[in-house]
Amino acid sequence: MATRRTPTLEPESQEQAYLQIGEVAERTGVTQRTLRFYEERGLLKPPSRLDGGFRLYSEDDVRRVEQIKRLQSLLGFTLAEIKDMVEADEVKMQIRATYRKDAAVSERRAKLLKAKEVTQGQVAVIKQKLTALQEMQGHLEEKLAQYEGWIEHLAEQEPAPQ
Amino acid sequence: MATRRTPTLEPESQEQAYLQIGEVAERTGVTQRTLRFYEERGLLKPPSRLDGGFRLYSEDDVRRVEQIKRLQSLLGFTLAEIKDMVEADEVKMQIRATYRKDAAVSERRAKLLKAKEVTQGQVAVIKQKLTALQEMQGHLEEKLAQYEGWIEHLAEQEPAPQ
DNA sequence: CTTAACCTTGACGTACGCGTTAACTTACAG
DNA sequence: CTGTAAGTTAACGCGTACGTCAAGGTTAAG
Repeated sequence: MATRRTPTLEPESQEQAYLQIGEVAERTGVTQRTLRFYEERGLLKPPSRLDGGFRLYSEDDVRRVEQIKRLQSLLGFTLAEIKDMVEADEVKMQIRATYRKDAAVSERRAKLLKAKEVTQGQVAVIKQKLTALQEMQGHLEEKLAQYEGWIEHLAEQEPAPQ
Repeated sequence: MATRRTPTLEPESQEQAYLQIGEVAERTGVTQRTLRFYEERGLLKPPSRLDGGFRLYSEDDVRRVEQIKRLQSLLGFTLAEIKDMVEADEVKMQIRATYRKDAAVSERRAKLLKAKEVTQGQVAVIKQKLTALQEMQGHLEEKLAQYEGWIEHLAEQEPAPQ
């Protein structure tokens, strides 16, 4: 028997805990196919590879997958929309990385402004959904109160239903 | 020229303002194909028809279409999920209609309890999405604050960016 | 009765988001 | 070195949510 489940490249010194695609799939609840598909569509950056070609994902990648799932299932965004959002996140990471470097001030400023703009757009979208959801919640809870009233009313009319 | 745009069966006494499919499509922003498709899938009850076979929609139907659109675009529900929700609404309507009738008390009670249950389920789903959205909003606004801080910092460092 | 606008039911096409083989390679325990 | 679990690419398939003709019937105005 040849059981292998340890994440290959298991360093004694904890440089980075790299995960193969199966582990990532298990932890995130998506299939391997989905992970490769997201990579195809540009939602996940091409991960590093083992010499043989096996994909090696970082913890950041895992977090991104979870973020994608949230955006998709909870908020109903399409993969195209999600791609825009994660690309915005990429820009942010780049800004953080190059912030102290010798880039022109105007360039850094422009990037920051763009990141801010993108984020504001995201916030706007979310706020729209929030208000719509709250409105719906209000309506539903009104109805719930009605039902409860009616049920009580029935209970009074006929106290012993069987 | 034969221009027709008035909703056929235009009664002087306002019994009901029935609309043909084109009007409904225009008012709701969905296509006629979509309306027929929703009917196929059970999201819209088969509307009444003109003698020639033309569909005649009520204002209630229009409201339902708008509800469907909200559930779909804002909350990302699938048509199957939406069907469950509108079926729950149907149950509610039926309850209202038969509430004063001579149905057995236990039956009415059961229907009310079911309606309450369904509605509670809907509220639960919405609450989940609400909290997820609020969390995301929090994260994004944190980031926004950071960006703004950085931008200010840049402005101080080099006051005249030209 | 003619005509234009509007409608009807198929039926096929399409974009998205993966699922599912198939055929093959790689990694590691024994 | 070998067997097996895990991974790889390529390609076709499928359900959802409609779009898009096609071919024809209906309505109302002139």
